[in-house]
Amino acid sequence: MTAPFAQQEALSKERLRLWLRMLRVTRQVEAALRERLRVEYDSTLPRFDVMSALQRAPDGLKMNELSRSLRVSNGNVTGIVDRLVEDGSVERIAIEGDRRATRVRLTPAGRDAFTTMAVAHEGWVNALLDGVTEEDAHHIGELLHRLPAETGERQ
Amino acid sequence: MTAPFAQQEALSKERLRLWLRMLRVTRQVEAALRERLRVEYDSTLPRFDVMSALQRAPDGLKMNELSRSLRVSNGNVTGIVDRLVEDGSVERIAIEGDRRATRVRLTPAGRDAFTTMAVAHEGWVNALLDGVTEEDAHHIGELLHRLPAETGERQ
DNA sequence: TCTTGAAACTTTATGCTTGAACTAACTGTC
DNA sequence: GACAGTTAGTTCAAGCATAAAGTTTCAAGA
Repeated sequence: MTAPFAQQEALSKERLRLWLRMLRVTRQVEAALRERLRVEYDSTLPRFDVMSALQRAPDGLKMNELSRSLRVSNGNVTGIVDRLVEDGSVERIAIEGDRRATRVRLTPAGRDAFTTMAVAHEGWVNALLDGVTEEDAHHIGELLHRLPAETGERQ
Repeated sequence: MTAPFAQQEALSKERLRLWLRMLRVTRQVEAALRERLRVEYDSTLPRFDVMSALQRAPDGLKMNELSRSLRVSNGNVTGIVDRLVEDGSVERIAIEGDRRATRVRLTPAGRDAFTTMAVAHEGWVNALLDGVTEEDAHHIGELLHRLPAETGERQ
């Protein structure tokens, strides 16, 4: 038995409101983080994300794996990695047996830089989410975990 | 009395986890919405946002007000409005008494287009947030409302 | 071996986004 | 009226993001 129309309407509106609010908050937090990364480490969120993914893979990742794990397009990762290579945080390593692919790995300098940034990053997030208790975090985390619906590819 | 160190550490990690999850979900939902707008209406999320803001202001908004209400940079709005003007959804109107400023307003065509898209948009969000009950929405909405901390400029 | 198709990347065109520099116009105050 | 400072907007350079097209390499079957 489905809910009455009026009730579905109300739920739909409520979800829209929630979505807009989520969007506002994430954008605000993202903006704050981006600003800090820029000012304090002359870096960016996408660079940070790439380095973060690489840090968890001591042997590096293929471009492929990188873009899939970050859920961004292939071409996008090419550019970000280019810039990371340029400033020495990351290196491209040939894969023997497959000349199409390359492995991307943090350099020691890149690893150091990331470690520093990661500590700061956690502190910023912790401060920005000041109003969130451990219970809140758990509860919302649970809900978010099963969202969004129907997009498949849950990870 | 402050909480013990270990407990604060745990809370910090939990908040970081929550943030990463929020980021993942919003990006996923955003990507889905962007894709739909592109395929079905040959439009984009930023254009939609601008039109949405304008729709609530029958007399239009100054570029200034627009960028403040969307929380994006001035220069950014210039470009988006340029493109909206190009395809006839929006018009720039001189303000008498101040030749620096212009008022931006939806054209009738733009208003129609937006109405159509807005209905579809609500439907998409409703479907994407399928797992969210009205209580969930309320609860999370409440929490999000007081986030993020310390950034001032609440809305 | 040849060739067909897939896979791994890069390139390109377009658009969004920011911060910073710039132009033009307005608002005092002397 | 001149001018200093502010306000409104645009322009610019750089980077991020996507989709689509292109290149090189690999794998497998005829």
